[in-house]
Amino acid sequence: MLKLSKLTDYSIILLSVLSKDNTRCFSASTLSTMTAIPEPTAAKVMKMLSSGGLVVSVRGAHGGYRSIGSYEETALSKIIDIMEGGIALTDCATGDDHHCSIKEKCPMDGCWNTVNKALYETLNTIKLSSLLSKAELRETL
Amino acid sequence: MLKLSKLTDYSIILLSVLSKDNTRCFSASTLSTMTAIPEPTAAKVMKMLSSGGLVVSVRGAHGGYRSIGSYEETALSKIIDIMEGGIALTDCATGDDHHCSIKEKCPMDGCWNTVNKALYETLNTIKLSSLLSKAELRETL
DNA sequence: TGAAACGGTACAAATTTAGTACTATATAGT
DNA sequence: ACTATATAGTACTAAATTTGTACCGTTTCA
Repeated sequence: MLKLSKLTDYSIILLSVLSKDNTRCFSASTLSTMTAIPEPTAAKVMKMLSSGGLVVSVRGAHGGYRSIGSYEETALSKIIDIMEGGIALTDCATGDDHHCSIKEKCPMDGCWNTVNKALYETLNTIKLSSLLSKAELRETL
Repeated sequence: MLKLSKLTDYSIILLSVLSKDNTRCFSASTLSTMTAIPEPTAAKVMKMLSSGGLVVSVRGAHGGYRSIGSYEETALSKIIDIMEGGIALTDCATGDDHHCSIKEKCPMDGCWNTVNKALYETLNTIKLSSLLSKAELRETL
């Protein structure tokens, strides 16, 4: 179906919450309550976003996650990288196709990379901020 | 990982075989031998391509599958449609999100459609023939 | 020092995808 | 007409992936 994982979807929702107040620290459980995403799952997503550098984490009591500020420069491809480990339309495109059963006869060897690149560039032109702003718009309806 | 299903990958490989001789009819078992794709799977893929109109099927003895001719006008998005049922980055984007657990609070409602469209358009600009020609190039190496 | 909160890892459940099997129907050639 | 070949359709099984959960360790504030 060429779709994103749910976790990626969640990540955008969670980021949109953080974006409402760039200075505030939201704990995982708070975020869970606000978004209706189950707590352990929300925590998992935030961990990933944190290690990807899209949010700041604050440990200890009164800690949580904070927006890094603006997402004007953050492309959608960045999120795909963090949450899904990048784009690779076919297994071969990842480079670790050593176990591909039809490797010897496969006529496609490497051809998908062009497509990969094209999709990547498309996702590069879309900034996270534009998705988030739409999200906020909706909420005021 | 934002990747295609293997069946989609196979479909391109199989089409590249058909493209070598537009007039010849290839049976599923022949295609299986030529590509090293297991026969039942190859048959499945060809059925899908056939019902999608990307190949002509000939039933009965000496039957098989034949290329429809040129794929200059066939966009990659067409194959995605046939093999994966389209692009829908999130469940919500499909329209059948009636069972989405966080529907009430989801701030994203519909926002992914923009991204869907952008990716679709990218895939529209890439023609199947360009992938196939690269495939043939490889084989002569 | 204790409660709150993140970090990492590992595990269990659910879903999706891939692969197979079987029956029915159609066609070519004898 | 009969038989062999080959697709069409459907249903089912198995494998892989994704989701969701749990646990333990570390950090920090009060």
